[in-house]
Amino acid sequence: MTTSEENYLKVIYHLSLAFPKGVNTNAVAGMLETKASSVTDMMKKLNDKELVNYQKYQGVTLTSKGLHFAKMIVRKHRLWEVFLVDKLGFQWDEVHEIAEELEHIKSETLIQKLEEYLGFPMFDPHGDPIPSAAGEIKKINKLLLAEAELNKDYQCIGVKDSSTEFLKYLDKQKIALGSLVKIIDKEDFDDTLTVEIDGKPLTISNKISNNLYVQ
Amino acid sequence: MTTSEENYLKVIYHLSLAFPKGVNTNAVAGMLETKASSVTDMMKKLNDKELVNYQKYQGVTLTSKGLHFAKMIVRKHRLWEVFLVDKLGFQWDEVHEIAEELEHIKSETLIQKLEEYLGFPMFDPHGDPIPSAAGEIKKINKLLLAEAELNKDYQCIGVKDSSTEFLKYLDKQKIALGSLVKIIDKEDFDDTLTVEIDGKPLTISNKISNNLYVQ
DNA sequence: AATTTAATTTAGATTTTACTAAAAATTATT
DNA sequence: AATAATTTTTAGTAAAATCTAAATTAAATT
Repeated sequence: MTTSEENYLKVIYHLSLAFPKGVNTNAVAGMLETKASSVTDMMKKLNDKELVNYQKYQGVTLTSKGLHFAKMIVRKHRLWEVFLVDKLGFQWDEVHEIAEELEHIKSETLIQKLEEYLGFPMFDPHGDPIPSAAGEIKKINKLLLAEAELNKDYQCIGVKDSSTEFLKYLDKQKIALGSLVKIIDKEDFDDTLTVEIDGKPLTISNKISNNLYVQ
Repeated sequence: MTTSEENYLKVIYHLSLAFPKGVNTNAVAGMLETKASSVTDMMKKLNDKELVNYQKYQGVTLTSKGLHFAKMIVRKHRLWEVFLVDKLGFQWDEVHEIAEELEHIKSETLIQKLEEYLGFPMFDPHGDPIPSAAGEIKKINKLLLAEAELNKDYQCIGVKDSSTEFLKYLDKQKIALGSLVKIIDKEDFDDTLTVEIDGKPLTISNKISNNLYVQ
């Protein structure tokens, strides 16, 4: 399997979570920063390889084979992210691009040994679950801070948006995975929240609360 | 720079050590398991990019720019090999292929942090020197066991042939980097050596003694 | 329901890398 | 030095991935 094919599978996998009935050509093109016509070409190829179900104009879904490969790519990506942060000391906003390359290294043994070396982590530095070698993904109850209740104790467990900008904002506000959060007040007009993060008060916009997962 | 370009530079670098006046098209083709005509094409391209000096029928040498890039690829390859052996527990005969992929990962910062994490190693698991970020390569006095003197104490410091077969032979005979060697006797007819490895007697062929570096 | 708009696909071209087969240049041999 | 053998290059082709522009299909709007 080529790097390009792997990238298509990965993107279809991620989009499938939001659009399980079928992923649009344009959506794939947007994620890969390529053109719709290129996507069509690749869908034919992946269909012939029985990695996706594709019919003209009908969108695309992963076959069970394609789903498994996609999960293995996500698994590799997230394990490498753990390595980069836990072992090499990268910040959580610096690892995505490097992991985009590392995820295409082929050796199975490498990933097994890496996973063991990292102590079989369940989540990556952004709180996303790491698929097992068999493709199992730990499901956890998470909700967006925007949908959490007032005056109840929560813990930050992940981010929805993992852009550098958002992650750096969280760093600045000393919000990390594991931080304790309690909503003190909610402004009805614009959903701005007054929260306590590890005991300290903070005002955060709706855009923030909609990108932070708590439990 | 593409992976293919990097592989050509690396091969030219390695061949240059034996043929400093210019590397043959066929030699490059042999190392890369490609055809001479493909090499010619790439040489034109690398020449245009000022990474090699290439003139028809004249062989090829690296420019200072090309030499630097080549050293950086070798540096990455060898650092990753150290990682695979020291941290992930691979055997020294298992790491070459994986490092062939890892050496093409782009991030400068990654290599800096990896080097630091590994404790700034000077040599890879086969005893080959790791170029510094500036391209400096530690020169050491090494000689082939085949050329060593009788009844003198030496230490294994590297291998010339790092094929799986040879490395597995060394493992079987409990010969590792650091092992102490003394030549007890030399058979004039076929250059077979009787040696002591870490105190234990062993008979080794000329083929072995010509692939083991000592100091 | 017809028409406009948007999404998707097709057709044809481009880039990169590498191939085969033939031609040209170099090196080795008589 | 002429010829043979080898090496290298050229010319033309191929596969993978992408693109542009045009054509087609589907969806949205009047």
